Amino acid sequence: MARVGLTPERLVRAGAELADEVGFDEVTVSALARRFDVKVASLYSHVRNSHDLRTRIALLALEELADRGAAALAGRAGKDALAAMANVYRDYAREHPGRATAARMRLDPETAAASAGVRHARMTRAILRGYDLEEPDQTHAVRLLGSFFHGYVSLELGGGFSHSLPDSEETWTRLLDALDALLRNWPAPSAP
Amino acid sequence: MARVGLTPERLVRAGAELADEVGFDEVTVSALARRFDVKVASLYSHVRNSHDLRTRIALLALEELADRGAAALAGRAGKDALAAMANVYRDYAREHPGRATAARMRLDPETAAASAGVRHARMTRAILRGYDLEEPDQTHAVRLLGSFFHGYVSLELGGGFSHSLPDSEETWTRLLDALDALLRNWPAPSAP
DNA sequence: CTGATTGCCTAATACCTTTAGGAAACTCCA
DNA sequence: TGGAGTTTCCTAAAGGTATTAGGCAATCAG
Repeated sequence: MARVGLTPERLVRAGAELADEVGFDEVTVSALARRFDVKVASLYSHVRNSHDLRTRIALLALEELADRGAAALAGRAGKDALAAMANVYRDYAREHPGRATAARMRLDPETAAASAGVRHARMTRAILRGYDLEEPDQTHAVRLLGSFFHGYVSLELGGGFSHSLPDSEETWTRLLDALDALLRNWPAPSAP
Repeated sequence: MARVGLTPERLVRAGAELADEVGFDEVTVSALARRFDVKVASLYSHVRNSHDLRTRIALLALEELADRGAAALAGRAGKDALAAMANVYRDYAREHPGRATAARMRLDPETAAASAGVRHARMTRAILRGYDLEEPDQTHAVRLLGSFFHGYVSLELGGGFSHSLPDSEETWTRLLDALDALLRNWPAPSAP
């Protein structure tokens, strides 16, 4: 009955790797147990249940993403910062598709509030300091960027842009140009 | 052994309703069988398997969405058309959250090519005729709008905007203003 | 009315999830 | 160093979902 040395951390890390290999949807307690060559029930001492496992993988991904974002943002401002952050999201999704999917998992409000998601929001606001936006426009812009990054990465990962021209690379740089331009020339509300 | 009158269409329609009630992830062959008060195996004459069922629900949602879009776009142009289409997506997601999630399901390329997804792309291009965009910028813009709608609806449905001010309604109208302004003043590529 | 077809059923297999309780492997202190 | 206590992993078991094979009854065509 040799002990393998399971810990929640090791399980979550292995679960994240599994997600990148076979897709987040295929991450299952059973598959994880197989990976450690251990019986399924053994995992339940370290992880509450399947949902808990998946949530923890999501939290890990959000942390990693926030760390990369913080590093990328250091010393940058304006469009430089915008592009750096955007590329962090996109590159992470390409390197770690399973984790990236996990990061988009819906979290219940308390979990979300305690997650690295709040760092993400802070970083986005930091980027927007390079543009001239008062509240509530700054919040609108945060939501715009969040929606766009989320959506673009989802669609690209799902293959939405892969079988048509121009290639996704070009669209990406041009859309960052466009968002930068929009943030610099944020429009006043239209007449109601 | 009374016959219930199952057909693929009825199953898919009931599956869509089930998705709206309990979430697309909870749509399962078993749950659907329960809903018809029929044994699980009976569904397999009408639907290939679970994945097939879910795919068909996604296709139904894409159709419905395209129909609504076509109706909303009739007789509109420019920002009017943009806002109409955008609201179709958002309203549909609020009325039919399960279907809307289904519509964002990843489809394999052949299925996607045969789906109403192509109508969506055509409609988006039709909207962009109200703006002055040449290729490849038009394609970039299609992808921008697709990403934004997809992302915003996901985040809003996931409760991302619900516990903070300003409320999502205001952000939505302001972001449509912003996208309209961006499309009218599409920037030239930045210096490489 | 009868023969063919179709529709739903029983039965069986194979996963995955989760809980309860047991035994071996560590830990740590006397 | 030698237990006592805790921790870690295991066996066992129950319940849910997915899927296939094969059967009988309801329906339909002629």
